[in-house]
Amino acid sequence: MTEQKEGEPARARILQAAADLFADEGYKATSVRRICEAAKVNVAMVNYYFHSKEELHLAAFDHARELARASAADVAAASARAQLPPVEQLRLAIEALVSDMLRSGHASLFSRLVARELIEPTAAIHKLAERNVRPQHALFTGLIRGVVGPAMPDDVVQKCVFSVIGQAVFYARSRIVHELVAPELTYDEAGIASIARHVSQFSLASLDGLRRQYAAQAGA
Amino acid sequence: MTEQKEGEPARARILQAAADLFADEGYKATSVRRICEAAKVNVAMVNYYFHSKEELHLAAFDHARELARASAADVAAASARAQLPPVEQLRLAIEALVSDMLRSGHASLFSRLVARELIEPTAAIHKLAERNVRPQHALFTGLIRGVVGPAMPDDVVQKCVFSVIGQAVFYARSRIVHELVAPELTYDEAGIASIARHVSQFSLASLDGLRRQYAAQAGA
DNA sequence: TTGAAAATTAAACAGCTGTTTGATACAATG
DNA sequence: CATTGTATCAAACAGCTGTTTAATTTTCAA
Repeated sequence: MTEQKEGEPARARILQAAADLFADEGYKATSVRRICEAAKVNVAMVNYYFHSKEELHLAAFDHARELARASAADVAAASARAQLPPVEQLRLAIEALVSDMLRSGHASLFSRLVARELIEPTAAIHKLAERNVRPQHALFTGLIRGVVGPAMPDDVVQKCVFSVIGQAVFYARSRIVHELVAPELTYDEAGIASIARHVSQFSLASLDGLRRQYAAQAGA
Repeated sequence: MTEQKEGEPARARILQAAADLFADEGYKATSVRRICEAAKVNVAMVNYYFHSKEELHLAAFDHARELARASAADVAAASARAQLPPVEQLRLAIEALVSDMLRSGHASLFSRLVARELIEPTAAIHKLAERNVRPQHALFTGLIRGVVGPAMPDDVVQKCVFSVIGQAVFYARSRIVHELVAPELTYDEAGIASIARHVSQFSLASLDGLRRQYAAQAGA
């Protein structure tokens, strides 16, 4: 679990170890010494390269974001998505969100850091909110509006966005409890796909029903 | 925010301050000294009465559970519920769950402690899982099964339970983010009621749609 | 090869953590 | 009154926290 490399330069190893540990254990629970141990580096190096633990935290977000961008089939996928009907666009977006948050590779490090920050916010949340959470939120707001039609009030759409993201974050952050209460839920690649499919089906079924309710209500 | 009383005996003040702080800040982030400061008590008293911080944590759960039980219209409400159709029973259960987790009084202290523990588990999770989470989970499993009918497989019902609880926990634990991204969401009594109603509507709309899907699928 | 800059180190800093100690005050019981 | 057990206290414990210092090694261009 604890990373340890030698080939990369020290700064990069610190960044990687920090991002991994922040995602797995949280910001406060991860000590600078623990990070340096994993990165095989002296304790003073964190402050030498990053001035403080807090700035390292911010840098770890940037690092993880870069890892995600590097492994992204985003551009191609996004343009292909634009051709699909709204429901399918939303389905893909939800399944991507959920499986990204539940996966464990480096490509999804950023999603896991964000999931943690949403629930256990640190000083980093403000930069993160502007730069990532708000755009992500806007994306889902648009997609959901496209599915439910014009009759649903804006504040209800807002709450639906949180209902979708809330499921994703909860599944991402409550594994231990799931394993205690429902051990049949696995978190291997197949289990993750199954959960992602469920969240999209659950959410789309809801939005379809709500669309009908508001349309009927508007027609009356 | 920080509690301070003089009338009650020391042990009770510690218990109350600890439960409040654990719910608001988390177990690890709350220091014994901070608790004693709030309870107006010497630092040594925690170990005198509770042997360790960890045992105080467990005792705080029991204390909060007792507070919840004390202010419960449960018995009367539960027997009244049994007469209602399954959908209405579930709606009431969801709205009770959500508004309890979002409220801030002492009666809902236990719900807030549980919400935190679900996402940021400590050593207390194991006792809590057996004693509270599992029964709560079983309750919702039964209610949801009653709404979706017999055609939906058990593992899907399980996931629906988590989808409902996940929304509640997310709304309870991500206020800060909501305020940054959607400031129009308030957390006063009216706002809480509005969120609770939304979660129940969103979930019931979904379950109704899924029930239809699985029924049609079984009939084919 | 020399010299200046960058990288890395062991050691220590002050401050916080949970916990323990030993002394002191208090209550009630014999 | 004396005594016994409980309650409270200030003080200190060892261990961890993020951070800094000052000395050392490494790197690399002049």
